[in-house]
Amino acid sequence: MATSARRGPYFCGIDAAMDVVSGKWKSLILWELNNYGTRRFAELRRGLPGVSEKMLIQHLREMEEDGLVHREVYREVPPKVEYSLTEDGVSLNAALSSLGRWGTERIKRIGAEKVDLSP
Amino acid sequence: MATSARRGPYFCGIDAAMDVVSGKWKSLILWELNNYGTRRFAELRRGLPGVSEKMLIQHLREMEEDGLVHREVYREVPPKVEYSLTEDGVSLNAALSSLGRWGTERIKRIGAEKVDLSP
DNA sequence: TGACGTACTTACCTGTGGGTGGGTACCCCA
DNA sequence: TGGGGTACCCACCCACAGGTAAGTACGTCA
Repeated sequence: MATSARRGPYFCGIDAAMDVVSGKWKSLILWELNNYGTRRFAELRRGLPGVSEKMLIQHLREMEEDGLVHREVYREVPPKVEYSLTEDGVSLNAALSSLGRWGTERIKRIGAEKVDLSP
Repeated sequence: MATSARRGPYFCGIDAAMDVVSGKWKSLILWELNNYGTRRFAELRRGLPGVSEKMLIQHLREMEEDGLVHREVYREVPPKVEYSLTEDGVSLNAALSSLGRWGTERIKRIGAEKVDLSP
């Protein structure tokens, strides 16, 4: 596989969690799926400005393998695929919320720019 | 600088937090410093089996720049440098705890190996 | 006298995360 | 009739994260 060799031996829980979340867009995908409940591929692509199709697919595949997202394929033409969070995905998102709050505080502290994400 | 161009525009809080934590050993350093309160360079190196000196220094420097760790240099020979967490570092660690719990659960679920970390 | 420890620095090298861009099979709409 | 949309796959490429190894200035211990 060209993707990741992960799931290696971990030092601690944070290590294991980071392994699953690390990836430029993974936390954003998590957030997006948590917000909308279920999203089609193209909706995700449009919701994550700047993401390349390749990376979006690769990340979604890895997150599916990791049991975080569910992939529902409708055998239609044109193709239709719906992504949603699994139970583990939802709980991971919940576990990330405190980190998100810390980050938001940090953005205020250092006065960093924020990307505009309006649907 | 050969290090990082980070602090870029962020999509959300998680993005900003991940920016600061991403790095193979950073969460471990955080955990180690939180556990021991204050540690010398060589103590950290020994506490993180497998870390290279270069990466440990680079990570510590970045975390210092990011205001997470404090670096206290004692003008002695042989040299003595003590690292500890700042207020922000402590709060980041607290924000990571729920993620750590999720990861520990995940390790149990998938039955991953854990590295033995005994002092 | 020399091996070891302290806290680094510097140079060099490699693996891979991620980007670009093209192709596909099919359908709808103008 | 052809341009656009769907959800991908594939080949190629590059920057950079991270590893390896050597060197440094000084002190202690055997």
